Amino acid sequence: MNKQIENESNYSASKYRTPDGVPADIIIFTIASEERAGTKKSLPMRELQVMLIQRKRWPFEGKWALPGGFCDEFESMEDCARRELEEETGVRDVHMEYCNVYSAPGRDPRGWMISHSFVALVNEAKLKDRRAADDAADVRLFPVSAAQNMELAFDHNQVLEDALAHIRQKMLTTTIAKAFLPEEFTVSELYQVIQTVVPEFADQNFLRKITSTQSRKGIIEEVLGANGERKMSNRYSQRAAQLYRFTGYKPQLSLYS
Amino acid sequence: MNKQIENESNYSASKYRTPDGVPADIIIFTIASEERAGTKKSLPMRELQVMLIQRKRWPFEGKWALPGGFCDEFESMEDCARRELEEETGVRDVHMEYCNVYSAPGRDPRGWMISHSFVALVNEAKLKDRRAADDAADVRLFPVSAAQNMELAFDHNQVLEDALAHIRQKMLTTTIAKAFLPEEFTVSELYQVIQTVVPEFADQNFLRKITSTQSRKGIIEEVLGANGERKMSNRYSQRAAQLYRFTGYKPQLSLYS
DNA sequence: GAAATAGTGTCTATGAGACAGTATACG
DNA sequence: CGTATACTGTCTCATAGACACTATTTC
Repeated sequence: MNKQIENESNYSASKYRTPDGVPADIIIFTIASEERAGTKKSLPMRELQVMLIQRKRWPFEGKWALPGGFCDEFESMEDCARRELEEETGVRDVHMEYCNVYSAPGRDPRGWMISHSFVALVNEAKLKDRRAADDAADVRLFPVSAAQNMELAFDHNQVLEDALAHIRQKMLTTTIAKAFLPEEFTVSELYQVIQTVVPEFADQNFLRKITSTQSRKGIIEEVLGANGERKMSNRYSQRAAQLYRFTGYKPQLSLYS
Repeated sequence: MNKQIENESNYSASKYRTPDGVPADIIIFTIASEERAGTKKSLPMRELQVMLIQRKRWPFEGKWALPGGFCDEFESMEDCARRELEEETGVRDVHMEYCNVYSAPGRDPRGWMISHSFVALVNEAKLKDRRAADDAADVRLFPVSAAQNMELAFDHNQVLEDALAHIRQKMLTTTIAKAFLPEEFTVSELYQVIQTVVPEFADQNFLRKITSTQSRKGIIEEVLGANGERKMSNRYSQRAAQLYRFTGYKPQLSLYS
């Protein structure tokens, strides 16, 4: 295709070598929970998983890769990523954020490709229907630890590492845990989600700190029932636990104060 | 130019409409300090400034814009940004970080352009020589507050706002203040730098906190002279102040613990 | 001695960290 | 009655936040 750009001067972008494509790649994370065998009421095992697709074409035919696709002229990179995300998972209204750009020369054998990575955090509940519908062999969720040890297409191993570092940092400094939780959740669930993403995270007094310390009070709030009584859940425990929800309040972290 | 990509299949990127360019735009911040008139030894006035260039060509001829330029096939976006940065300012080895991508359709009248913004933090000392050399009328530092009120080319007002938000956040959560400071600095200088970037920042006990609280101890350290005595400076004060340097240690901030 | 910056003393309320103890309900 | 989760009590030490106070040097 020969590009002609009409404009008011003699400028023409077609004088220059231009990129062969600007793809978006999406790192779709979800947390899979599995009931522990034996006990009924107990906290589930949780595992961070990432969605990969198996390539059917050159290049990297047969290899697993992050889902993605090319941006077209009439959409933004973000639109493109959301479109791809919906095609791959069937879900909308999902937490997605821009992560990084990959532009090293030679990173894509098809030509000069500037790839943009987006991280999507999808609640497993939203993914369930879809998973049943087409359990295609070429689209699968892998435990992140497994994906890290696979040889992925392109520079996708690096993209995955960067994305992981990105969400680990965000998990601790923002309230993105919300994306992996139901609207109403218990403190243990929140704790588990954080630990699933950031395994090093540990805090004996977590419950007390998140609910009772002044500086953090306001991040989550107790859910109340119709009559003003506190709403509880005993999904995971004999003793019912208080349900909480995020408030939207986000304290500003600082090194210096 | 008609693109032909040789490869082992019948894939050809040239079948698709491709972008007309992938520019990098650089938001070059510096902190200008000015001695206060009258008093000799006193803390200078500091002001956050941003570098703009005046466009000579369509589009937006005559308007001020962020410096930037097109990426070529044999460099990464980061390389491109560093190249442009050096062309514009003559400096290397500067703190620069990737900020965001701008891809809204129609954002550039020349065609389909996916722009990548980089934030550079340049110490005014490094900029001084250059500024004297060519004080070109079409490249200037503006106070950020002035730039915000100008009508910049393209979507550069938005790019600037995003970059500002980016460095404000980073200023409080990382040690990028380092980029605006000499190797050895006083606590007051550090405090001033933070305040210049984040005007809301205020902390009566700053000195004590940064030097004496366990959780933060290790971010900066006292500079010692040859004989192990503490190195002081009285550049800004009658009473000499302890000099500090950054250690490289970066505590991990967390909402939850 | 006034001015300007640097730094310390001290008090109170809050929070971190650790560990033991109690509460609830199911099987 | 054991077990798994959900909390609460309590102790110690560190920190935040506020405000007054002292220290050093120059003009």
